[in-house]
Amino acid sequence: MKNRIKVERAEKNISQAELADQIGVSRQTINSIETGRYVPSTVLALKMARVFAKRVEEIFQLEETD
Amino acid sequence: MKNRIKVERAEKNISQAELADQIGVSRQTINSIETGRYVPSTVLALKMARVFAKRVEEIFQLEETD
DNA sequence: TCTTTTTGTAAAGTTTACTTTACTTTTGGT
DNA sequence: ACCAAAAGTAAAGTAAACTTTACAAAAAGA
Repeated sequence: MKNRIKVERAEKNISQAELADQIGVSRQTINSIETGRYVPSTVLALKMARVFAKRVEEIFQLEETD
Repeated sequence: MKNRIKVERAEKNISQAELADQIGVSRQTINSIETGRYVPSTVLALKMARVFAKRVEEIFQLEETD
């Protein structure tokens, strides 16, 4: 699964730590998701979408391998 | 987190087993998600959205407690 | 009513998400 | 060049997702 978290953060100009804070997870969790080290739960995906005011599908996209 | 999987299945007239098959998980996984026993991964949420041709947010909704 | 399909659950096991702590590297500002 | 903030990553532990097997209850169809 691909994600556009880095881009969305850049547009909003917030750090991984700030995003983590707004969503209620650790900074490492954000980093790990952003760098594709693991797949977040749907609750996290919905919270991110809410923070960025975008649809989940705009932030996370399936790949062939999924 | 709430979900409308049961309703979407009803509209498409497919069983839990058929949905599980289309998404590539076990029937118990679908049942457990549908009955709120656990939160699916974002990959699963995206696949369900694809099967139902709806947005993730139309199928899964955050609650206060999330 | 009888039979089949569907749904609900449970237990045990494996994998993966997520946490905390901690350290290194990179980036940006002055 | 120096300093501070941000990002990357790793290790160890806990929690939760997901699997398989299995069985019971409910719903649906004949």
